[in-house]
Amino acid sequence: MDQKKICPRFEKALKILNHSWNTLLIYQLLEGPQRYSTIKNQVGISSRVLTERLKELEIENIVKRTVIPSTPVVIEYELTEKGHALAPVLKAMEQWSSTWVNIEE
Amino acid sequence: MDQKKICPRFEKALKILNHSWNTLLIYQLLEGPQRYSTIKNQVGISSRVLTERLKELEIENIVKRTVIPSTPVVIEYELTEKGHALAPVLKAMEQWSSTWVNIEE
DNA sequence: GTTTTTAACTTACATTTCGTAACTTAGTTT
DNA sequence: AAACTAAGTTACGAAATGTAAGTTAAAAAC
Repeated sequence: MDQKKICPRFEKALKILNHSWNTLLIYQLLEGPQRYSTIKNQVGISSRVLTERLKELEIENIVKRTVIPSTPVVIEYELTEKGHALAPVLKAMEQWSSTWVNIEE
Repeated sequence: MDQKKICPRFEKALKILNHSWNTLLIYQLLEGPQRYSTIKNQVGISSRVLTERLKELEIENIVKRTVIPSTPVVIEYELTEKGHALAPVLKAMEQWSSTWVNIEE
């Protein structure tokens, strides 16, 4: 009577993509490799949550973290191939929003 | 120095689509019009949150709510044109998940 | 050689959101 | 009158989130 016939891969994808901030972070990283502080300022996320999400996206192999041993140390984040493969999803969202979303009331 | 140059329409779209459950609910409703209890059982969401999200999606004109005056009363939910227009987004996610997401570890 | 500066985090804590389970409502059937 | 049903609603504890201050390490400034 009650079935979840939804594909487990798709469910997992939704879990990652719908976790708050993740889609916006990926969108931001589509611009190219960026440092922690840049992402933070551009996206307007708190450092507590940013660190958490970047770690999650790294574990999911969507984002790659690189340490640049300057002083002070700088960390660069960039999309992996798996991450770049999300571009069509973001493009579809952009397309939808430009056609259907309006901000006025 | 710190700019949010992200398009407000796109930001709003993300806000709606990334709100937990919403994408899954829209995915479920792509199957066709459905009653409250069907959605609840298929998706595995609590009634408290389901009611909240359906109300949100109705306000955003993504979902339409119809009262069927049977006994007991039945409510049918279906996607609007704006809601159906999200199909490409969901398809892109499905495509990505089938290529890149694996469940094993 | 002590203080300051900087990037990338951590931590503590208050606020908000979420999940669970029980309850409500209003028209039937029993 | 009591029971049943669909679609919610309510109360409340648990989990996630935002805010702001603190930490670390090395090197540049004083």
